[in-house]
Amino acid sequence: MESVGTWQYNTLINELTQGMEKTNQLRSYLWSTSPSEAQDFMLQKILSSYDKALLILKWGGSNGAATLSTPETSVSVHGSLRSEDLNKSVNDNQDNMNASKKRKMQHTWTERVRVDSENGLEGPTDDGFSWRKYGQKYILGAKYPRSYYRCTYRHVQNCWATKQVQRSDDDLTMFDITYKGSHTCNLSSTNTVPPPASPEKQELKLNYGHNLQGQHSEALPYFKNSLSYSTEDLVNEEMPAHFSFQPTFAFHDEENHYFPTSALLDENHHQGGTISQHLISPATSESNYFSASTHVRIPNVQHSEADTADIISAQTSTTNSPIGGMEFLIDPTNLDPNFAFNMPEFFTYSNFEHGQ
DNA sequence: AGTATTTGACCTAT
DNA sequence: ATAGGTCAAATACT
Repeated sequence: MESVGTWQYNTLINELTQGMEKTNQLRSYLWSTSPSEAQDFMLQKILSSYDKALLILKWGGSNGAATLSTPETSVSVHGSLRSEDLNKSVNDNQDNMNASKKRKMQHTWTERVRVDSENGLEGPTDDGFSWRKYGQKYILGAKYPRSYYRCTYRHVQNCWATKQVQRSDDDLTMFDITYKGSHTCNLSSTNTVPPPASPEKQELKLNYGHNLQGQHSEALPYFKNSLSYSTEDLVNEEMPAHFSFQPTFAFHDEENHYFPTSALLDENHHQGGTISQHLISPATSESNYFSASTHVRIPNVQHSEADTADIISAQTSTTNSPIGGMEFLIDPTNLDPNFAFNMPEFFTYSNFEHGQ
């Protein structure tokens, strides 16, 4: 399985995956506005289609690359309602109404991502956002530490999106990435400003160590992302130079249980009204919007979180397909009249990070 | 020089 | 009290 067939196959998978991811991003973004059910439903349908297409491909298609995973995807719906906000809900679950969802229950979903060292798919998994790590911690039963990231532009743009990356205990190529909150920063930046490499990749390369919180008080050498492995506990030095991710989404329920999507697959078509919660991301109330006019590429905006090389690779990873990048420039003005875009200083990105 | 990451301390919710 | 999450000073990188 080398040759053309496989190549096409991979390309197809790649394209579909990208489409799915972008759709997910869009959906995620929508969450920060006030999506109508119809809108969300449509997106779910689209995602469902991608999902099925991928499934078909991977199951029936060339046996090559993607056999390991049974990757299905399905979309996450929802975060959770914040009790404070909307009326209580339409939940089917026995809502533990109590203080459980106090704080910031935001749109939360988990994306299971795997590193497939087999095929040569370029990692479609750059979520296109710029993340900054702010913590790492060993979690109770987990072998590997969980890493915490927040949007790089939290302060500049008041973007409160965060994500956690947790490597799977058993399958070293699997990562669970839990996103919380929708980006209020990126939309245009995703398309105009090259995003830095995704942290998952960093996780992959580093983080075999256990230099953490009291665990090993003796700090291991500082791992710099994407640079040298620091011997020691690198479990996996044969990780290929470039690997790829295959995302799998999962539904979340109130807590962090997500349902393997396989369980949901069949329901993807007839989920008429099952999904009905919506919430308005708190971030929305803040004052950040996107510039509608920033589709123009800004060549020399310098993101500090990624160097040029990273930028390029990140960028190509989304657009490198022969078919031509599916990366669509979302034109906010066409999305929804309700969107408010406006943020002149978007152009002047640079790092404003110190002040905290 | 300015930033990003590391990592122990601190905080918050169970 | 404890686990998970976050902060922030120290450190590393560019």
